[in-house]
Amino acid sequence: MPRINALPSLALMRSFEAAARHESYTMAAEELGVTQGAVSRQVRELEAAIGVTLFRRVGRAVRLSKAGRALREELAGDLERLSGTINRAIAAGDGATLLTMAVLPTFATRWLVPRLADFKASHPEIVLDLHSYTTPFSLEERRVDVAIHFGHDDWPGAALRKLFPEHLVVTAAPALVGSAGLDEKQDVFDLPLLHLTSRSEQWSDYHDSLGLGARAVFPGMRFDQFSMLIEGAVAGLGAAILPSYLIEAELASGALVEIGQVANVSGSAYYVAFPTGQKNEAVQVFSDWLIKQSKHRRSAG
Amino acid sequence: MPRINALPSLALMRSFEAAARHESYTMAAEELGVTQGAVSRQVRELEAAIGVTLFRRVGRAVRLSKAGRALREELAGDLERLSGTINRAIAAGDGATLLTMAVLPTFATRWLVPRLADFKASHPEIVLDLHSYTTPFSLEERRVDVAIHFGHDDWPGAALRKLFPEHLVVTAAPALVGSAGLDEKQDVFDLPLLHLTSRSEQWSDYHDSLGLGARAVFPGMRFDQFSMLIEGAVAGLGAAILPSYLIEAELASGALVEIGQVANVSGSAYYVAFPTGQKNEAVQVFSDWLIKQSKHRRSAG
DNA sequence: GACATCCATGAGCTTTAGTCACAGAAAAGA
DNA sequence: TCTTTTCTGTGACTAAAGCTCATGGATGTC
Repeated sequence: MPRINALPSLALMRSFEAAARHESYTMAAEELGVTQGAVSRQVRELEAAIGVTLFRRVGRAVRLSKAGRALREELAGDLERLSGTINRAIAAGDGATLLTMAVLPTFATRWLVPRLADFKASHPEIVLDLHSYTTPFSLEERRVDVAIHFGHDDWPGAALRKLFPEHLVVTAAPALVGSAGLDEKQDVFDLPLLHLTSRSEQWSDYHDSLGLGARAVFPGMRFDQFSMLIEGAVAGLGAAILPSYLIEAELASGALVEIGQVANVSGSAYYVAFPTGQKNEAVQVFSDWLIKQSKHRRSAG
Repeated sequence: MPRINALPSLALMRSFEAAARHESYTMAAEELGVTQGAVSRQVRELEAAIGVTLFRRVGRAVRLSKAGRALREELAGDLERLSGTINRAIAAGDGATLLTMAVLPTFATRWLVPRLADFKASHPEIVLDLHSYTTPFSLEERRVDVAIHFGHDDWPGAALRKLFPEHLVVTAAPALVGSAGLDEKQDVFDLPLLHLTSRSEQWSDYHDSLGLGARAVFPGMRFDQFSMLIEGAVAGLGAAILPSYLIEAELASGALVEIGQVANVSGSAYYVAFPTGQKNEAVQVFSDWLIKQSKHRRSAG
């Protein structure tokens, strides 16, 4: 029986949060679309309500007090969470089930999203809410029903179902290597190399796999998403190691040329992950569908 | 830049949450201290705001719709979280630093709280916010700065500092065993045995340690807090295995008699735990103090 | 020293949140 | 079957909250 009594109104909290973020009532007012006076009042009212000085008035400016800073840090997260809850309810609408998922951005744009029409057709009652992520996170912390995971079967607190392994190819634009490719595979190391932030040892591993020994570091541009890496490679910025399933179209059209292959020695693969003890049955439905999709090839798209 | 626009007002969400919990506007109104009509309006307004039917009106009653149930589950947590944030800000007040900690209830009442006067005297600027827990949890999920952990150095995502190991003794009220104790240690197994929910194998381990072989199960009352177990043992409900530091007073007064000892073979101990990457400096101050306290004995209290 | 910029605040307006009183519908009980 | 009770829904109205506007005061800036 959670007694939620006497919470200050949302308007007060929103005003404070914005004011704290900008350390300026005027800018907060602008962001919120109200007058500066309104923000000034709201903040004072909140201070009165909780009996804490949130801002120090120094000169003509306002500065967050220590207590104010502590409150803002928590409050910002809480409000965002609340806002997410409401927005998800709106998105799900009547009768529908909402499935919130965390996805790897390029996996989503190039593989998942093109297939979603099929999912929607067979399960119109499930509304998806996709969030991309580039760094690891915990499933409970973010409120996510399902996540796409790349790596190994080692996510604490999560149940994993394997989708498919990854087949990596070394590629470059024909402008860099000619449409026939390189004479010798190792010549790629004379080209500029493009890197994915989260997989920094990839070139080093490839170097090693060609019997050239392991070299610790390779310079070159870094991108945190495959989509950028792909566009970079197509634009002739350098050679890139890319999963073949992401560049079917580019290989078919000749925008990229394959100049080597990388053996999947690590056994890394794509997985569907969901919190153990998940009760949302849409999770089951969706992950079944995903696995079915992963089994049959699809005309490049 | 989290745009939190057009959130329905807190009053709407509170009304909905209460109405959903009771599945009755009348009772919700009573809880919130407003009229039934107000709740009816608020819920309708929320439904209009998010475009979702939250209640089905069946007969003279209201029932949560599927969407309503989903929303309530999330919303209840969000509101509680928000309420916690505000209440902590109020508790901390001006200038003070708040330290939220999760404690084992009996550890807190018998060991920690009696020593807190000392902490408060030396660090008046740190306000403590204690929450007891009896089941494992993740530090980030609940927003806790510090936790007292019993067991091993194995809490994922947490940094641990050891406080002290636990010394377990087998005890019973003198009414059960006489003030001189038992003739033979194993005679304790003829007495009713009291259990701590979270340590179900304790009697079995003790049985084994006396060279009597491991027996899988022992019947007997179960309690989820040591404090209950202690009172149960004092009241003569049965024999109990208890940490000596919790029952110094009872042993001294003769309310409990020691009838055996348990070797700490598992190496379990008490730890201070805090999220890795913790920046709140009060955490450091508090855990230093805790460790200092754990080193010097204290007159039984 | 004049100016611009920002926060504070009194007066007044608008919207929101709630009360009151009663209507309508459906269970419960006689 | 016919009350009676117990819900929710709603029109009319009131109180309060939330804002705006206009202006004053303080403090940097050029």
